[in-house]
Amino acid sequence: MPKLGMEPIRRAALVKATIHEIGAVGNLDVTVSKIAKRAGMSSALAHHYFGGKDQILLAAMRHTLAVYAAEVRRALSVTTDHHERLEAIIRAGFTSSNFQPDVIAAWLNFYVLSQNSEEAHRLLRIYQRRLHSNLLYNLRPLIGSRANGAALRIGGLIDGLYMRQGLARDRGGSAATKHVLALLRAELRGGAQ
Amino acid sequence: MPKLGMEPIRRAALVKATIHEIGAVGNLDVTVSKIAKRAGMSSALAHHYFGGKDQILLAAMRHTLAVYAAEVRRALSVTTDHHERLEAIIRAGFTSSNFQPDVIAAWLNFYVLSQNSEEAHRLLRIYQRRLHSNLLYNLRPLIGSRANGAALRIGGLIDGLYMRQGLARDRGGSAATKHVLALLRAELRGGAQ
DNA sequence: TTTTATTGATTGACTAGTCAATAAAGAACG
DNA sequence: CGTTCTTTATTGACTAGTCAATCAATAAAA
Repeated sequence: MPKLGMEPIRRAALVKATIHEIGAVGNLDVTVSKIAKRAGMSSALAHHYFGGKDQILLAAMRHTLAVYAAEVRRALSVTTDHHERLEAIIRAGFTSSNFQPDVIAAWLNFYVLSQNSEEAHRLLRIYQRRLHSNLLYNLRPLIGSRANGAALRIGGLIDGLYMRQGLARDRGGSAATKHVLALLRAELRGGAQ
Repeated sequence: MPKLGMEPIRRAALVKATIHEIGAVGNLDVTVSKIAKRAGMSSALAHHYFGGKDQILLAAMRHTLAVYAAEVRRALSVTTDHHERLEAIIRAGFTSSNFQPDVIAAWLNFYVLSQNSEEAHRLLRIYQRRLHSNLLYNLRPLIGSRANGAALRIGGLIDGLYMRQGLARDRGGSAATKHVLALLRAELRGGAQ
């Protein structure tokens, strides 16, 4: 009973199921069949809409990045000065939508995927560049020429603590935010050089 | 023509080949056959010595961690005070033996493996705990109660920058050391509260 | 003759991707 | 309005390929 206009619904369901499946399995050896079953359809339909497994994974990655980007925009929208903006950027990475075990596991696996897939590599670079330039833009007025190094360190610490959270199976989370904010304070005080 | 005492030689060759193969393939979907071929033997022999693919991967992981641990020990052995020790620990992670593309790719994949394998998880925790306690032990005399947070941030930044290097395909490397040392300076100056 | 080293061949399981077939929703048409 | 045609949705069954693991067989050392 073909209800028309199913494509966007199916695609969204598959993307969501993919992230859950990666979280459940722990790596990218997820099967199209399992993803499709989790999304309530046959594997043939998944192939029909996405063409292949690679494209399903990339769609899941794009979605994850988009969720993160939206979170950052939302956090930035209520800020008024550079300092607030910096805190908002830092906090955005550790919100509940980005900090669930499934999502963290997916991120980690996207890093691995980027070693094989040119497109995944490109997407990850976009994320990193955007994070860097967001930080840089708001640090520059505060600490001038030291901004670039500071942005690199803050971005690196965000990634590092985020990844560590993927390893730690416990639920307790937001200590990470605290530590990146502490680094921000140190940088603003003239930490490096 | 069975020359006796081949076991340790074969095992070492397989471990080395595994790391190269992970670097070449980019993920843990390396096949036992390919690893064995790279190490100059049949896949049956690899199974004979290791029992299964999982154990080959774990052996490669143990080896990678052991190389890192040895590097740290070596660097620490020529230090005289806490500050030198801290610098040595930071530098050890970014030496050439740890900073080759194959090895970085392997580390990244071991993080993923640790989501499936209890043993991989255990090994990674040992690495992190040792890094943390090494840093903590040498920070405490210098900054007292702030040492724990500082150690977490420095460790997190090491991991973050190391992982980022896995993504960046260019060869240029040791900027990472510089940035972690800059964070160390900031922490010693009283960066975080 | 027992132990160690070694491999070619095979098995058994799994999986990405294809395809033909089914069915309903709308469009075109007289 | 009813009929035919096209498009969209959907799946079970199948293909072709891969790979981990096993095993029986070979051979040299002890």
